[in-house]
Amino acid sequence: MFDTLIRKLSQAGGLTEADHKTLRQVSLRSRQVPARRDLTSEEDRPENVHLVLSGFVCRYKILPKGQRHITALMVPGDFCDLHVAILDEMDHSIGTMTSCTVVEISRATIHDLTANHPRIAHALWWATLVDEAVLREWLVCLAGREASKRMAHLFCELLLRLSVVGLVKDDSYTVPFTQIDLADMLGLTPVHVNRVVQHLRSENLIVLRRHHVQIPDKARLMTYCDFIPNYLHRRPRVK
Amino acid sequence: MFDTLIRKLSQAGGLTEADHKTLRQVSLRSRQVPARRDLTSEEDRPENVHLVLSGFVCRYKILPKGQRHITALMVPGDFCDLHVAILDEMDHSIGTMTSCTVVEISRATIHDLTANHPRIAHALWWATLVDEAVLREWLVCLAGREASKRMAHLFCELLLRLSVVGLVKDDSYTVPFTQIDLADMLGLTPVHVNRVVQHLRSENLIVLRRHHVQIPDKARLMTYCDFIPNYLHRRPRVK
DNA sequence: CCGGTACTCTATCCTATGTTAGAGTGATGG
DNA sequence: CCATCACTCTAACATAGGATAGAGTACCGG
Repeated sequence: MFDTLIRKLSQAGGLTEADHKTLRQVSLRSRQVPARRDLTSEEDRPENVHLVLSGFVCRYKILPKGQRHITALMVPGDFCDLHVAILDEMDHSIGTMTSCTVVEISRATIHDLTANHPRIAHALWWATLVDEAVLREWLVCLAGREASKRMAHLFCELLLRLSVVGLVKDDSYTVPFTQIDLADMLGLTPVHVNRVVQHLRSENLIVLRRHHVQIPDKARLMTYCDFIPNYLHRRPRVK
Repeated sequence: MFDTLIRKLSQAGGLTEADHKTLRQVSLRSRQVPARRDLTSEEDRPENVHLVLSGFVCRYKILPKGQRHITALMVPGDFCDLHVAILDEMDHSIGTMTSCTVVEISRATIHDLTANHPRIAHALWWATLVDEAVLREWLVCLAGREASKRMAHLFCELLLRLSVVGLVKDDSYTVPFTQIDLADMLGLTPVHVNRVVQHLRSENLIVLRRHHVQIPDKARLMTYCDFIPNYLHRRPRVK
């Protein structure tokens, strides 16, 4: 499944066969990382960029009071920290949520890719911008939607993002989150997350049990939370 | 003051004299835009990227219920929408808050810059990543801080960002926001924004009157809202 | 100088979400 | 098989912030 990366970057359009080869080259050396471990932490100056091949990774910040906030989720095919190649210092940490397979790519390699492979450079650029678009949507969600729609929105987003990499079957998929993780993503307390989960269950909008998400009626769920997928910038399948 | 751009991009490090020349070339044709006008709107496929030379611009989304949320603020020296050069479709709008001077740069020019001027490409890359870092901080703020700290944090951020482009004098600066704008940025109601403004005033943390912000004690304000400026990725002045 | 418009401010009441605390439940390892 | 641990769920109470509605104030154009 090393082609996860290629499948993803192809969405940016216009990669050649040669580019594919280069990317395969780059993602040869993968490595297993256990769950709940930091890949890089704040104020590090790490030397490698990470790419997720399997598992879930999150980007988070710890506030002074010790409160953790998760600002992004990385699923297979996503880069964790392209920043590292450009900015000097991390302003947040990145940790695995599950046991993961990741590829480590050195800054040097990224610089080489961007300097000598214009199509790949473009695709990487594209990937960052999509990440930013997602971040923006999360911001809007937090600012303007009530808790239960926020959660519904998150599960809609994951449905689409995971299906791109083949991790959705029959509108259901597996996530590693505890309710505490959800709280840290949605800016809620665990207690309230629980209330919301109950509520969505009772409305039969989402069935969440033991790390497994089942969506009985996709369309209804999307309507419920005004989910508009344009921000994910998915491309039409073919092409 | 066309050098605003150069001053800003220089922070990414390593621009040569030739790069400066190229940038000056690019930002020659500027244009005046009145206040409260969209530069690009959602679902457009605009042909130009905008760079702010003077004035305030914001990036915003309108939720289905008509509620506006501002996800970013662009001040002189900032790009509004580098996305446009890469992504196909806007997922949000960009509008002026004041009358502004902007430079329009075509997609083609951006592509040329990134293909043929590696240091500039790097600097543009850098600028986007800083924007993303700011967005992330806004997210954390919304999720984890109470209203008054959120507002304090915003004014701390502006203090630093505006001082980079020489718009701060004696810890005070001018912003064009109404309390309604603030509400749209902070995810609050205008009524509550007013309460918070009163409160910060009464604590002598921020004096906000008629679009003018005065910060009596910078250090105290930063402590108050746990402001940690690392996310702005400012570089040491010289170099 | 007047009227309109847009913004600020106040007051009252209401609700979503936070807080604390503790009781269920299910997996895991020795 | 038991003890432990981590997670889920409940309940009672507290509060930050929302909603509505209207009065005060400043600015702007004619």
